[in-house]
Amino acid sequence: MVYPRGVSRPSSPRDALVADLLAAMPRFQEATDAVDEAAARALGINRTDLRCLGLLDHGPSSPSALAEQLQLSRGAMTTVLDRLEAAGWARRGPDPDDRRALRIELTDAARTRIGALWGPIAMEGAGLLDEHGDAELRAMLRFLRDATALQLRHAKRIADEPLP
Amino acid sequence: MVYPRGVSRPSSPRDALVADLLAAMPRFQEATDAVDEAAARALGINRTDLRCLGLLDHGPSSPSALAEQLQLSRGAMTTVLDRLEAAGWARRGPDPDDRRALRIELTDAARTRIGALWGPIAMEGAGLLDEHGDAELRAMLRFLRDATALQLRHAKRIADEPLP
DNA sequence: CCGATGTCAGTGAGACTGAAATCT
DNA sequence: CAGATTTCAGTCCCACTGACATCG
Repeated sequence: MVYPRGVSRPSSPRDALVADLLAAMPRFQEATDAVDEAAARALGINRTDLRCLGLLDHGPSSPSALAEQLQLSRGAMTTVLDRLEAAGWARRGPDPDDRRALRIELTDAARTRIGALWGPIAMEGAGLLDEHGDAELRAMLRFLRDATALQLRHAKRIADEPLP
Repeated sequence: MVYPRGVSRPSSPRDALVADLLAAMPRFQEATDAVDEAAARALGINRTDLRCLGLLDHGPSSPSALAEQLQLSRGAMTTVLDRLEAAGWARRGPDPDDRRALRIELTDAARTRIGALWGPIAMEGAGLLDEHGDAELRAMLRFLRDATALQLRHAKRIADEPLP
């Protein structure tokens, strides 16, 4: 992300607070990225494969559905699943309702490993939220949702822009 | 990122609020990612090159410094700069203090284009923050920083874990 | 001479496209 | 037979490694 400068110089305490917040957000994203990078290394897989595991952690799926969610072609999806299956993190099984399709699911080993990696983070993260009152959490939620909508709207604006 | 399920079922209103917040954070990250993806397409470059533009937007730099910040090899950095220079978004210039080194900077065209892409987002984003009081912003800042430290600590824990 | 900076050549991983096989 | 799902073969983009020239 490109962070425009000079939108508001921190001339007041309020502006300084806003500036700190704007600086803290990319740091947070980098920290999230660092966890993912470390986890991918620990599992011996690449980031795309890790994102696939993240989706499968919500429940079994099909190669087509996974490819769409990961923004991958079906050909690329096949190789992702080849790698995950060879490493023992995912399993291809028959779809009970459609004999053309497959049912992809995590192995027990993957579930155990994922729990060991992210479980402690989730536990401590819940502790951090406990330090805040309901009103503060609601404020965070409102801002997050508003900012999400804002960015999606502008992503569409940029995507619809004619290329120069 | 993999989001562990079942850490706490939303049995109370408080738990539901926490669950909403935990769900909103990855959505926000996806939205940020969508903006970056759209911007990269609009500029006709890849995501790595875009991150390089983001760094250069803070001011001129050198290939070595950029490579370190982007976690790239110097060889890869050369090709990134080749692409950005060919596209007219960045310029190689001599470093006035060191004749081995280069001074990389954005072109005026890049500055204009970046302003047109991110300027409106920054303006509206500032408006969103204006809707919140200082206490709320401080609460967000504290949570962001605590959560960042938490993730960096666990990233290190995972990285230091012996590989099975 | 040693260390640092940037570039070039060759290699490998990963994603894409398009054709083929299987099944509804 | 038309359409959907998955796989395979070939190609391309991008990052890495290692060697080299230049300079402090």
